[in-house]
Amino acid sequence: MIISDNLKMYVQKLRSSNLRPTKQRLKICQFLFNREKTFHFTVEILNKKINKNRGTKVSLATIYNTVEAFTSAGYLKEILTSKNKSYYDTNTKSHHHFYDEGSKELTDIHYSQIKLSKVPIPPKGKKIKNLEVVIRIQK
Amino acid sequence: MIISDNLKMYVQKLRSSNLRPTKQRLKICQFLFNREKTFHFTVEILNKKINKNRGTKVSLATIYNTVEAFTSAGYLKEILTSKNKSYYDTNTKSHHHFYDEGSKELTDIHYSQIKLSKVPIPPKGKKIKNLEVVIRIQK
DNA sequence: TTTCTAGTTTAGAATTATTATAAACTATAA
DNA sequence: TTATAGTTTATAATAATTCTAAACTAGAAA
Repeated sequence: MIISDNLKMYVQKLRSSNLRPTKQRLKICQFLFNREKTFHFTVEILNKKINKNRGTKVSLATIYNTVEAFTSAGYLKEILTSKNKSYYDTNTKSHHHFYDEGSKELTDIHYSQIKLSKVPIPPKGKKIKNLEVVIRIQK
Repeated sequence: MIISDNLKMYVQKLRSSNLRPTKQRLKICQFLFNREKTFHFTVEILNKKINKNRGTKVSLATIYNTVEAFTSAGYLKEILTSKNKSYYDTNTKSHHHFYDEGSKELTDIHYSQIKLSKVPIPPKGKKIKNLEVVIRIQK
């Protein structure tokens, strides 16, 4: 069940992403944003989890569209990887990742855990939008 | 024409990647390593450039296999992106990138241009293999 | 409330990148 | 020179994503 306060929040997120609140999109919101902690996911995972149990079914196309809209609205962040699959993060704050080459898992690194003492000047006419560090780890 | 000194270097790279030197692989080497400057590429680009003009034709499968072997041997580096396509770099030294969100182009940042004053401790039992910074830029 | 329309959902087709397959070919050691 | 393990290739298979167009619906206007 969607509790009323969250519903408002979901509708606000959808509207500001230029999406009408529909039951499919609200179900996606519920799965993505009704949480204590942020998490990482792929569209494949989202599709499985959302359509696993009874209730509104949501098509793959709708999941792709909604995730894409949330990403460009800034409610989701795409994660940089070397895999041919898109990874997303519900943590949109500036932060970094460990990437385990063995298990292929991503773990968050809090922003404060990394400090840069020197950053290059961007090319002329360009501004820095964001800076991400990926630390590849292995056994 | 492959000049003799480079040929030796290519054969060495191939052998140490567990690949026999064949004319197809040598043609790939020539394109990748017969250069002043390092560069970024995708398999698609490699395929086009290599098969554009006369001479030995190389199949897509061979290109994929060779690039994969060079990558695990450490002669090429896979680049982290948010695209569903693999990007490679002939610069295998530790370095960083600007990623232009407009033009979707990658530019190298020399290692010395970024300095970290604080780096997190990796999870237990894991070692840091490498650390990459991607700076997203826009107009 | 009803109606209208622009926006939405969906199944399935199309596209794109990559990996697998298996038959014909070749480097190279003996 | 020959045998064979490795290689190449066209093509098929797979996987992720995007496209399409017909059926459906939110919500503004009457």
